[in-house]
Amino acid sequence: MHGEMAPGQALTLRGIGKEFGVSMTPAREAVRRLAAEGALFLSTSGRVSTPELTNDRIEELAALRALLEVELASRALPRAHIALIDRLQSINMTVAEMVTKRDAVGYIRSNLEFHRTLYLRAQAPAMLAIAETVWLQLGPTMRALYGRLRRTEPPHYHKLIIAALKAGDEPGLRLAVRSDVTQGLRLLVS
Amino acid sequence: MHGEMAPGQALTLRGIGKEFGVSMTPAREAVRRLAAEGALFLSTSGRVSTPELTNDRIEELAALRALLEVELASRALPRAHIALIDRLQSINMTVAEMVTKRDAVGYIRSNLEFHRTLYLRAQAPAMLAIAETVWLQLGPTMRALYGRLRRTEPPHYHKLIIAALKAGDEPGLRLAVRSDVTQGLRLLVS
DNA sequence: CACGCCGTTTTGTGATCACATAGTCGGATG
DNA sequence: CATCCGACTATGTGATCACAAAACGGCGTG
Repeated sequence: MHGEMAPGQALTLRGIGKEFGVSMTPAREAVRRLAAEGALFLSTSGRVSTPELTNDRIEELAALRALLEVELASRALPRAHIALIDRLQSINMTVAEMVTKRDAVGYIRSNLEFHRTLYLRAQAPAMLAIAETVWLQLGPTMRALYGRLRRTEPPHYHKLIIAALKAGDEPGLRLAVRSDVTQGLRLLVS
Repeated sequence: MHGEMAPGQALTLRGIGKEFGVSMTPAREAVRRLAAEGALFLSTSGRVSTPELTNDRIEELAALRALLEVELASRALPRAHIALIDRLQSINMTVAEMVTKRDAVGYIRSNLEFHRTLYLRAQAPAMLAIAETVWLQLGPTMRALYGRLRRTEPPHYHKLIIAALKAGDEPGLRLAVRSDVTQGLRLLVS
């Protein structure tokens, strides 16, 4: 999810088991679960690797993010009090820090934490879970993107999101979230 | 997915294995995968059962269905030619037949086939996959609903969907799909 | 030098087992 | 008669193993 693995990276059950000090059995279960969520790709012969997404798939996942996260943000809006907004601003500082440090994994992690913190207020666990599986699918690919980007701007749309939350501006919030989610992934389609 | 199992029905790995003539290992993998998709519930002690959904969860899943399926239908619309519409009408006759036969499982199965046939045209596999995991989560609960219903009406909204497809009427299609998806599940919230 | 073939190694699959724990049923006690 | 306790059973977990198939590498051949 955080882009620690490159797209197409191969994994073996024995390797995973050794890495975490367990046998093949728990490694297999974890792999199957992640594959069920689309986070890992299982070849026809059972080989495991992170997925290499096509442009079509990336666009589709971006559309899904927009669809789900706009709804989540909208549901969170009436419950977003000042303590939450403060917390979002604090996380946003970490995001900006990661950008200046050119830390791709740290950037993705803190960026997703920003979104998750907001969406948790939506009281919609099933929806949030699905959004997270989408993040999971995009993880390796997002890393490949942000690693390529030379020029990295501070999280502009995050500020718009916070402003819309403060103002209780639902249309503005929806637009800001959609833009934030779509922006980065638009660059990804090469 | 088709409501063949009641909500809260318990399962055992050994029982599943025996039922399908395999050992515990493949049964475990299947269960873990379905649990990852939300189709099965794993208690803290690892016990397996179908989920018993709360009203809040049902409402959330209904909202998800509306969100996803409206989008899928909308994407399918420009590609919906006459052959597809014919096929939908044919499936719809099966749906009506199941209604008159009071066959809950057959109704759910053919109803979902109607939706899936339409959404396949959307060329959005990730979105369709997510919609299907939502169906999976609702399966046992839907059965409980349709089993309770005495008065069963023919699929009114399906006809609206077909009419909107024929007319190329996107707003009408979106409304019809949303209504169709929401209608049944509204009754479910007791 | 490139291509293909064959033997070796790696890897996933499914079965089985020992173990710990949770669930269950029965009996004893108040 | 209800409740609680204890033994027994059922169940999931993780490890290990044998096997088959796929991937890999080196060798020989054209």
